Amino acid sequence: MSLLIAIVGPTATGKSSLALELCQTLNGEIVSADSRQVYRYMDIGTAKPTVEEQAAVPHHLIDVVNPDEDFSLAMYQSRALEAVHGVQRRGKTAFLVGGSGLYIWALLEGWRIPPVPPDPALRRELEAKAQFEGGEALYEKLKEIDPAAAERIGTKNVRRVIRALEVCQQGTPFSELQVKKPFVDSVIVGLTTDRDDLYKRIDTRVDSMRKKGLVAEVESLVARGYGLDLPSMSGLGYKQIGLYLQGKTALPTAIQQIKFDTHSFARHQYNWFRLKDKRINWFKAEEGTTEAAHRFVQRFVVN
RNA sequence: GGAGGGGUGGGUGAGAGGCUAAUACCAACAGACUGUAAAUCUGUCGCCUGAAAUGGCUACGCAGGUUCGAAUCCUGCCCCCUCCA
Repeated sequence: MSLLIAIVGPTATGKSSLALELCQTLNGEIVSADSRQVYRYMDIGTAKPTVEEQAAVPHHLIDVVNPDEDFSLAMYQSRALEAVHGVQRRGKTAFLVGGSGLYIWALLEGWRIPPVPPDPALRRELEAKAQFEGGEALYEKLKEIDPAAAERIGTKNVRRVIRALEVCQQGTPFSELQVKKPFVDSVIVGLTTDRDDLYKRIDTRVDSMRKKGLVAEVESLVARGYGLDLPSMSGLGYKQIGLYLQGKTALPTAIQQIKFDTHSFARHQYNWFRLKDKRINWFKAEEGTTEAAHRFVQRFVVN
């Protein structure tokens, strides 16, 4: 059986198109690792593969929930794992492709996510507490029951303090539940490019999203009743265009903001995918990369 | 030609004699991350040295001056903007 082939790296380096070509020649299917392409109707802003591309090669973990539904790392992990196993059972090669570092590593490293589902009532209560008494109040509470977790999270990160408290409520400290044990063997390919080039690629892509109708896409989401306060609408592009539609910014400002925020996102992605990480086999995103990557990947594929 | 306003670190823009290598925001750079993750949070950000504390150097258009001390006050020059002719 073929190894799971992961294709990672920052946005706009051509992961999807590389994956598409490799799948066609190596009899593969794509399991997306993109925290935004899971939402239906969010196509342009998430640079989702087109219907033609999805018809050419089977894609999984795309369009799995509506924009007003909850989605989470745990949901991603179990569904993606299921998809990978499904592809392999069919005797094909699974390609895990995407830029969401958390999702990628949770799958590749086999994180055993604490089986404590979100408790909305508790979260609301703690959020209110943080609002009135300040984040420190929650932090102190966490420090008492799980000092190790508190130490790592810090006073200010209310969202993560709340999740830690939520997990601790079940009895075992959060910090003791963070176990890694791989589910599948894998090979990781990374696509990278120079900072300047990366920013240029991003800017070009954002401009093309605008031309393809990003504004209309956000308008139609709002018209369907998906409010701008939904987590799904906090993604790059949607958030800024949302502000424009509310009259809070001009369109050119919003577009520029998307570019800047996407630069920042790409930088953030390098925190998950480090150039010095020995597990990742890096390729420069440029002419001829597909051939080189193909030659590399082929060794791990059994047909 | 006349009258006003203004030139501050990569950008916007505060500061109106010492507390200022200079608020804030943006950009940029680095980092954390186990059920919201394209989220949330942290650090750096004039130059040299250093792990850091420190130390040294150069800085608020340019050139002088006043002062123990100037981005801040004075003089001259250059440039920009607005209004009047």
